[in-house]
Amino acid sequence: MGIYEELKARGLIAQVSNEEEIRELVNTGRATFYIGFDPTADSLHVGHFMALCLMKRLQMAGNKPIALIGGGTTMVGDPSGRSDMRTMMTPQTIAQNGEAFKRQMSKFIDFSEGKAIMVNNADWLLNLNYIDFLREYGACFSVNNMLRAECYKQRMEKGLSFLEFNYMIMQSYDFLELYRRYGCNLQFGGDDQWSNMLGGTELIRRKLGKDAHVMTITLLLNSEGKKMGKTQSGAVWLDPQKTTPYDFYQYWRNVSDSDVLKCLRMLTFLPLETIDEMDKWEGSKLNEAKEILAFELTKLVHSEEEAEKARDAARALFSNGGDSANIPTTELSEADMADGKVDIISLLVLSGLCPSKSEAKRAVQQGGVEAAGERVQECCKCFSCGELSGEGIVIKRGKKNYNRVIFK
RNA sequence: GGAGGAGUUCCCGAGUGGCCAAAGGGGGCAGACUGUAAAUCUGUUGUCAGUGACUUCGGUGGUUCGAAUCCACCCUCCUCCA
Repeated sequence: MGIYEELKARGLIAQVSNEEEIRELVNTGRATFYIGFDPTADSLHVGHFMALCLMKRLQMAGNKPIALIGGGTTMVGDPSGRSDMRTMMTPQTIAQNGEAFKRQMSKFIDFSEGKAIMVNNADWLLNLNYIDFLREYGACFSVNNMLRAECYKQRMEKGLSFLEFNYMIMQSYDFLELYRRYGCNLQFGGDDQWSNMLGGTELIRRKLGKDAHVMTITLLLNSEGKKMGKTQSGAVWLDPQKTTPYDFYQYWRNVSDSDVLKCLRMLTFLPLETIDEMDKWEGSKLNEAKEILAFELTKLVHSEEEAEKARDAARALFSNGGDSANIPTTELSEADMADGKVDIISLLVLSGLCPSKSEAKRAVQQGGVEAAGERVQECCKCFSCGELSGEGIVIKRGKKNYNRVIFK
């Protein structure tokens, strides 16, 4: 089985511009391909992770990846599939985010000895001359065609600014530039990028008379059709400062039954045969598959050590096994105490289990709080320094939010 | 440039001088049921020193005992005309 067939079997391929050509290119390791990442935040998230995995799989099959940081395109902002305009970001923020992206990517992809290239489109986009550019490339685009693009559908109702409308042209120009510089003949991206990517192949054909191809990655949707990797409080980040390895692990440990196998196929590097075997599991046995999914992903994104810690903590909390040493912990100091003690409401807020005192009170009143294994009945329940020293106590809010508080 | 319409809490959306921390729905949170799943039912859902106070209905000023609601100016968006 070639790499193309494997990608297909994993359900990663959404659309391709020319299946035969692409299969041939990637299976023989002759593709030089690029994926663009717009640094719109200070960390990569799960969606980026999928793209990086794809990059890695293709790299292992002998193809040459180019990771493109969108330092230039982010100045414009991609309107594809969005219902609102993005807030404009300052050049400084974009540059900082770009640096953060670079650091994170280097952990996944081997950029040594020319095995992969990292570039920033700010290098060629920021200094373009408006009139020159319009005459040279603007003439190649049909506004009529662009307006028909699926990705603008939502915006045709709510309004699309000229700034954003140019995004497709910027991305198309990127592809052309990479073709010229590195012979890049293939582009991958999220399925929402389809129109933007096709713009590039069209431009390359017009300017160079050459064929280039594009392939989109299936968006990771859950069984309800919502994008995965999002929580109430935002994205699931790859940066351990923004999403702790424990929380990251828990996110995947908690996916619904109907999504486990899909996630295993699309996100992990486990052999397909192993995954097919798990596909036969049913009922509570599926829980094991979820643990495997969570462990594998935490290992890939953070490290084997972090994955083990997260798994141990989860087992300790949920099934009375494992090592309780790695439970998320909050350390309290003298400043957090009043008269040598703290009340449960403050503890819930200090530990981050509740965002405000009001919510903490509500949680207690609704019977949703346990401390040291006992349900807390009173909002005024207090704990002394003595009780919180040493091992500390484990506080639980709701069914699965735990935090250990220790007085030091 | 002209004419009309809109901006409300996490989201959608009602409210057009006091009964408004603001209907209803979605989402979230908690409880029951479970497998750390889904579905279902119940409760809850601005903040804080909590029978009270404070902040919130695009922004800034004003009228009024009292403003999401009235007035002025400004900003943003939509529709039609040019």
